Amino acid sequence: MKTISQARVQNERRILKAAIEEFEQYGFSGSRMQRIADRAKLPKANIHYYFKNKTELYTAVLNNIVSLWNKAFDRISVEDEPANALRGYIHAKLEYSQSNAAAARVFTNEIVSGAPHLKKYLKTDLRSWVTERAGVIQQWANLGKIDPINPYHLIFLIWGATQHYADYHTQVSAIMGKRKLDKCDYDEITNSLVEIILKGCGLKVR
Amino acid sequence: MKTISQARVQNERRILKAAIEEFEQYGFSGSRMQRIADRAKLPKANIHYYFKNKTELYTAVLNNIVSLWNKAFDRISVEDEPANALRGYIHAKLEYSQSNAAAARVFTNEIVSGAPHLKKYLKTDLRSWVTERAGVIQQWANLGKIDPINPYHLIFLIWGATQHYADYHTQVSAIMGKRKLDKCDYDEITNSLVEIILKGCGLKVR
DNA sequence: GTCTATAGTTAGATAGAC
DNA sequence: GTCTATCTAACTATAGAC
Repeated sequence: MKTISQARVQNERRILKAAIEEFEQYGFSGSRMQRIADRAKLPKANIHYYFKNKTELYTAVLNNIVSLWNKAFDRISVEDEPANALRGYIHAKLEYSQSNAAAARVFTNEIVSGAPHLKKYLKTDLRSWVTERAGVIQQWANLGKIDPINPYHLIFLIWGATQHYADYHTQVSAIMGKRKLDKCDYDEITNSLVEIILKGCGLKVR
Repeated sequence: MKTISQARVQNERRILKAAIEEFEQYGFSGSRMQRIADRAKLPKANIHYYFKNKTELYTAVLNNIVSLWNKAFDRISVEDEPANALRGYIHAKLEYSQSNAAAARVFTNEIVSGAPHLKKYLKTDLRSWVTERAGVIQQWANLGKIDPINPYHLIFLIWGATQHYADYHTQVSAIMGKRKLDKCDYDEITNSLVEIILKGCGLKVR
């Protein structure tokens, strides 16, 4: 027998999952509450029962994505050797792009649209996060452990390169002549990116 | 005195410019013909006079972007030295991301949404283009002119890294603490990317 | 908590005067 | 080629029975 709050948690989760798919495909303004309801196999009125309106549902989805992202990357250690740290980070980012591709695309959609719902997060939490990591890379450079590159653009390079496989998955698959990329492809991608980026920073690849 | 066809050309151009801004911000389904009309400072009915419906207008915008892209990158020479060719390509791509940022974001929006209007282009024209370039990079590797990296993922790395500055402009600016990136920033970005990627392929940076 | 019915609004598109 | 008025369809959101 299900308690009421179990039903609530379960339904909210189902709605969020359906909403991610809808927002991924159509963006915020293009998404339809009716289609979200259909995807979640619930009457439209129930969506409004759990989430007051479209904006609140979208905000919940974004918060979900951001907290997922934080959980995945806040543990990146700053005391590691540069080569290990960067290799681990590229690996984790690609893993994330693969297993959370839909969420990653919702995030991109929001940023491409000018980040109307995330401006504050970008300017506060995310900015501190990057500034901190950039400081560590700068210290590595000062100690001669890595070539003197601009730490911010190294981070953006890793983000751009890894996020590309989530955002541009359709294009990448079309070019590679596959329906979708498999485990094997992602291993090849990881190796390629790790090799070029580490070597590009003056680090030994292995 | 304006001839009829001058008015036609001029209005079509104004509508396309307005449409790019609208599609950039809201995606296809989220865009509103009324807002496009407002941006172009024309009555909504006129938009429908020049473009039969929303889909036709969107398709015109995408064709515009694709032909712009082809014009900018089809001249990339295959006989160049690897270092010169890659440097030139990274440079051109970043230049494009900077001066055609809105168009680049419309394209990304379309791909992120699953490329419903561009699947055919991706599987035919773009695929051939990439296959051809990948072949050249492979030949470079066979001749020992460049380290043996996967040519496809090198191309995707360059695309991802350069496109990031158009698509994620809002996020990059927020992190850098600026309202927008200037000429100086783009020079720094070009240098950073060229250095890491060339070195990463075993090439001399200069 | 669930769901049907519907209110209220706004969208894409067009008819027809100028 | 321009523009007002308007049609039909689709949307968000809610009221109220169960």
